[in-house]
Amino acid sequence: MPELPEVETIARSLRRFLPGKAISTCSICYSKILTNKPDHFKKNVCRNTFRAVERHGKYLFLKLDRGITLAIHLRMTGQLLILPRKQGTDRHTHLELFLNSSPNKLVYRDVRKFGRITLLEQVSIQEFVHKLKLGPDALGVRETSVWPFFRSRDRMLKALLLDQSFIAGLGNIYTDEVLFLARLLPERKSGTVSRSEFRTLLNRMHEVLQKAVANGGTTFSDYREPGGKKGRHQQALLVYKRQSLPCVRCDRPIEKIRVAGRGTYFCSFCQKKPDGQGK
DNA sequence: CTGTTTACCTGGGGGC
DNA sequence: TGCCCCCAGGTAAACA
Repeated sequence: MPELPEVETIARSLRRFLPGKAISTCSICYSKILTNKPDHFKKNVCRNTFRAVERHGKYLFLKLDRGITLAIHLRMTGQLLILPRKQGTDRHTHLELFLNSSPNKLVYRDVRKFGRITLLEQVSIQEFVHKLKLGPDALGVRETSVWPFFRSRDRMLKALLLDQSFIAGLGNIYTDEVLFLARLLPERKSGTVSRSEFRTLLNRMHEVLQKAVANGGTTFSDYREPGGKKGRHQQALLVYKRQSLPCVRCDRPIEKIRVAGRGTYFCSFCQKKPDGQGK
C-alpha cells in the first residue's frame, strides 16, 4: 500500500534515472490498468522522451515531451521497476516501456491490478490535482491553509486524514502513526480538536512522513523501490500492525478496531478523548 | 452533509 | 495436501 513516503522514494529514484531517456517500444499485457485506449497510449508514449518526475500525494507524474504526462497511482500493490530489458515477465507484469540505448526497461507490475496509469495531454499537474479534488500534499501543507477545511466539518479524525481531498498522501499506515504521535483517538470528531492540537497533529504528520522517506518507506509485502529494494520503516512503526504488543509509551497492549471501514491500531491509554477521561 | 457498503483483484492465512 | 472463506486496503460509486 504505497502512501506518500513510498511514492516519494520511487519518485526520487526515477528522477535520477529517467530524465533524458527515450521510449522505443511499449508492451501492454493487461490494458485495464490504462485509462486510455492502448493504441492511443502507445502512439503518444513511443518515441517520446522522459523529462521530469513529480509527485502529489500518492500520485506520481512522469513528464515527457509533446505535452504528455503519465499520471500513475499504485493503489495497493503497484510497482514501478527498472529491470534488465531481457528479463522475462511474470503474470503480474502489465506494462513494459523499453528504453532507447539502455540495457534497462521500465516495468509496471501489480498483483491486485488496482493501480491506474492515465495519459495526460496538455494537462498541467495543477489542473489534474484540481479535477480530482486532491487537497494539498501532506509534506508541504501548512496549518493555516487547511484549518478552515478542518474546522468546517465534524468527522472522525481517521476518516478526515484518509480523505485525499483534505490532505493528499496519507493512507492507513501513516494515519494511525500520526494519530498515535499526536495523542489523538482515531474516532475523535474533528470539531472537538483545538487549534493547538491541530497544529501538533500537522507537526507530527510532517515528522513521521519525513522519517519514513528517510527510511525508504514501509514494506509489508509488495512495496519495492524501482531497484527492487524493500523499505525499512516497518521496523520504526509504533502502532500499525502491532495489535496486542506493548505500547512504546505506556506498555499497555495496542488495540485494533474498525474505524471508517479500516483496521485501526491505537493505544486507548495514550490517545485521549477531549475530556481527558481516557476511553 | 455524514457514514456504510460494495466493487475492483489476488494472495495469504485459518479452519477443517 | 487441499478446499472454502475471509481478510488486507485506495478509491469511486451507490446507498441509507
